[in-house]
Amino acid sequence: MDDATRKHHSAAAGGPPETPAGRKERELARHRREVIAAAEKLLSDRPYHAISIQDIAQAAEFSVGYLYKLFPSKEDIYKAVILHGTDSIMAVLDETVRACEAEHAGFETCLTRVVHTMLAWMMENRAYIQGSLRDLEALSFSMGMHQLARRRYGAAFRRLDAIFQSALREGRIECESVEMVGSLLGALVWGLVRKDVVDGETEKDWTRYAPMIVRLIARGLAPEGGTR
Amino acid sequence: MDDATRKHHSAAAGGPPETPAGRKERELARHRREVIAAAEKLLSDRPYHAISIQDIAQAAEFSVGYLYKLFPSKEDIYKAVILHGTDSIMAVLDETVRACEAEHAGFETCLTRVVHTMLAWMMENRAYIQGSLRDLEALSFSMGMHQLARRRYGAAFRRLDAIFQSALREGRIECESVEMVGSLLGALVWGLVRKDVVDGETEKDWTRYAPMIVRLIARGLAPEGGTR
Amino acid sequence: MDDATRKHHSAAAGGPPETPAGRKERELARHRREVIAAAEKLLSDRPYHAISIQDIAQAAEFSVGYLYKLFPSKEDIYKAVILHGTDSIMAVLDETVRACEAEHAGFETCLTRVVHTMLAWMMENRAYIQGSLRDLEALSFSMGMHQLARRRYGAAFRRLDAIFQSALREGRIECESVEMVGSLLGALVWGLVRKDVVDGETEKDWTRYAPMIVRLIARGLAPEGGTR
Amino acid sequence: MDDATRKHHSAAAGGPPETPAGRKERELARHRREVIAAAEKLLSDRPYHAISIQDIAQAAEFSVGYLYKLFPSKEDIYKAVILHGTDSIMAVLDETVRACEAEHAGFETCLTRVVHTMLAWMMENRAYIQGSLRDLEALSFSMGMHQLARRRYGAAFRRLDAIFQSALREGRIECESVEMVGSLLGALVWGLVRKDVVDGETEKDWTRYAPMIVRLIARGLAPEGGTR
DNA sequence: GATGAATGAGACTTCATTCAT
DNA sequence: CATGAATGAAGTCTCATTCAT
Repeated sequence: MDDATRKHHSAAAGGPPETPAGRKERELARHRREVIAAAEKLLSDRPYHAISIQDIAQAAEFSVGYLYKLFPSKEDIYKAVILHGTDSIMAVLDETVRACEAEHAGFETCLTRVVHTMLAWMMENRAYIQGSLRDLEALSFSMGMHQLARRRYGAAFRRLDAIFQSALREGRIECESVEMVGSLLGALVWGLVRKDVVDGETEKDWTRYAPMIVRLIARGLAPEGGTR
Repeated sequence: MDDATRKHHSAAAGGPPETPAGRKERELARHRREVIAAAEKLLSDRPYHAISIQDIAQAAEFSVGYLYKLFPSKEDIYKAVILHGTDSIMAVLDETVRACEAEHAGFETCLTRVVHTMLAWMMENRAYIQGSLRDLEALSFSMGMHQLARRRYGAAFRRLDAIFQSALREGRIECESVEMVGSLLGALVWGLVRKDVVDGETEKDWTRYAPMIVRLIARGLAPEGGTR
Repeated sequence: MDDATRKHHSAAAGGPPETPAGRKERELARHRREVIAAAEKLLSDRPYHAISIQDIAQAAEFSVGYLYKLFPSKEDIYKAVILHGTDSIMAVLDETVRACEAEHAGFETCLTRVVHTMLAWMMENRAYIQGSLRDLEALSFSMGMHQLARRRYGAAFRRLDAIFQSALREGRIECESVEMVGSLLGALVWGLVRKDVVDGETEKDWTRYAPMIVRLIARGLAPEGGTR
Repeated sequence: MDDATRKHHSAAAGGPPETPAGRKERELARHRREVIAAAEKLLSDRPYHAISIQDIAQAAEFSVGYLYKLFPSKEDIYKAVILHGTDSIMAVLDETVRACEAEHAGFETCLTRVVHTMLAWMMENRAYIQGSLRDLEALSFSMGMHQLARRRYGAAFRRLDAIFQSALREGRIECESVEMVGSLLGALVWGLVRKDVVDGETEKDWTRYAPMIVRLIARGLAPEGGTR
């Protein structure tokens, strides 16, 4: 297990509260994580349908049969890959938001830190991002995971929205809805990263996009008469 | 084989859309369009790999064998779906840009019209957009169509960039590169539409997003001290 | 038996070649010959199952539909190819045998001329021979054409056997049966040619094998104490 | 893929037959042999292209999928059938030749034993012979197996040729080349058997042909003035 | 008459899944 | 507990054959 993967894992540990009780359960959970890591890695090389259960088994160094003890189906393995990824990013995002809240940081500071956190996570998880562009997004859609995500990360999203809400209340920005601010943020972050991946620019430092994104949101949504 | 390949070429991987001369060729082209329409429609219902050639044949009301006279492979059918979509949006987009050029319209006017055109096209092609979200994007990636797109629409993109270029020169906006302006525009348009599709909001009037997108670009990229 | 079948019958499975009466019939017969020639040629390049009706149609410069007016099926085309080949060799063979008979030529002379005739024909019909090695033999077997051949060429074979018969009667050779002499002859001719084709030696002068073949038969079958 | 290819290699296109070490490997090898036997049997009933993978699977009492674990393709199954047959006959032939060498047997004795061995093997492998006549020969040709055969059995052929060579040196026979003696032998053996199979005479004792074949070679190639 | 667009049965092959060991 | 041999449904693609023009 390489460095990046381990980081990835520790990040995911802060997700939804599943603390496996027994020894067996812990073992199973560890094996599941290994399978997920292998499956994710394979996905950055070739599309979902070119990856067979046999491939995943081989990459994870388990037998095919055991994979079916760990997951009910191939689809579920990739559901788990997706959840692993989204859990991970939501965890770091939520951590950042909580820190901002605790420090009573100003709107632009919060925004900057949030955007920076997202971009940094994406850089550390290029395999996931690449796979995401290739397939995970579509799979996510097919598997109805967006609904699941809303339930699963509702609290985190609400905390993020609270930041936007107070910026709206303070008249720093104006926008038809809080959700829209989040959407714009997501659109910009994902859109810029997406372009680089599509262009094969895999070495760029995506965090450099943070100031521009913040500027677009902060000044683009600033009320007509200026912030002052 | 050579012959077959040549025939397919124009439809599947071809250059700018040609107007076929002969009667036969026109029939063939019409049938290809029918298949493309059927395939696109199916894709808004279920993912690429859940759609079989039989399904497409049935939907298009042709036999399986004939589909293979129209297209060399299943992959090529979806390549054609993608090209049909991108050709279509690029055509209307280019038309808008040319009109703006001809009228020497100002930067914000251009921007507004461009964004509006894109959103309007997306509304009129919801099936395509839905399929795109589901799979076309990933397919596009897998099939290496982004490179093709750059060649195919290079001229149109350059014309669009020229608008941003002159805005940069006039000091109305500042940005590290012209391409970045285009990327931001694309990210915002696509990101907002994407959210609605994911949320199942298929009835919304997406053109209502135009002013906000324009504002984000125009004011978000406006030079520090204002335009004056 | 419907009309179409009757028409085909004479060409595909028929008895001795008839001289078609009407203009139409003559035209059809000519077209059939053209198709046969094209099909035979294709067979020297690739195996039967890699040759499609479309290929034959293109090579013969007819439409697919018309091929089905000339022959009831693909199989029948190749039946006709086989019969064309066997008719041709049997014709020259029979001519040689008749000439020998007429001239009251001696056994070895007859043998030499017969063997020479066969080898010469094979050289002139290398495409057929190559196709034969590749597929025609197997097709012939599958289509039960050996029985047909026996009926079709019975008379010619009997004339050839008469030569061997008289050699047996004269005590020049001894053999359990006349047919065996023919079989040995066929085995040697076909076996030597076959080896060269398999070895890719397509330029050799096969008629050079004639003396050796004759010697094997004449001396190999000569009675123990010599002919005297 | 690499792994699968390697596994298949030994069975389908491999060098001299190996004795697999592990239990698994032995099982696999046994299953391959069963498939080969089933495929060979089917081929004596109907031609190659009328035999589907499903048919072979059913006859061998395996699933279709498992056949593809045993062999990479249908073609490879029949390559294996051919190699199985040729390996088998070459093995008994080589054994006979070695015995003759060891005993310093005379030319005619050697010849007789070699011919007898070939004919006896053919009687014991009628299904193979029938299939061979029907298709294997043509397949062999299409698959370029004659080249392979030359490499694979080169040593055995050289040992056989050595017998002919010494007969030539001793002046017992004269012939333009050693290979030609082998070709004549092959032509006679194969030609006579072929005739019986074509005629449907499947019950005949082919070994009865041995003396005649030997006589044709020995006396037909004997030098002009006699051996003394 | 002659064409070739259109058909659809069937071939080969893959791979998610199961279950005896 | 863990394995991987074995399964067979389903996918893509081909091509002999037909029939409206």
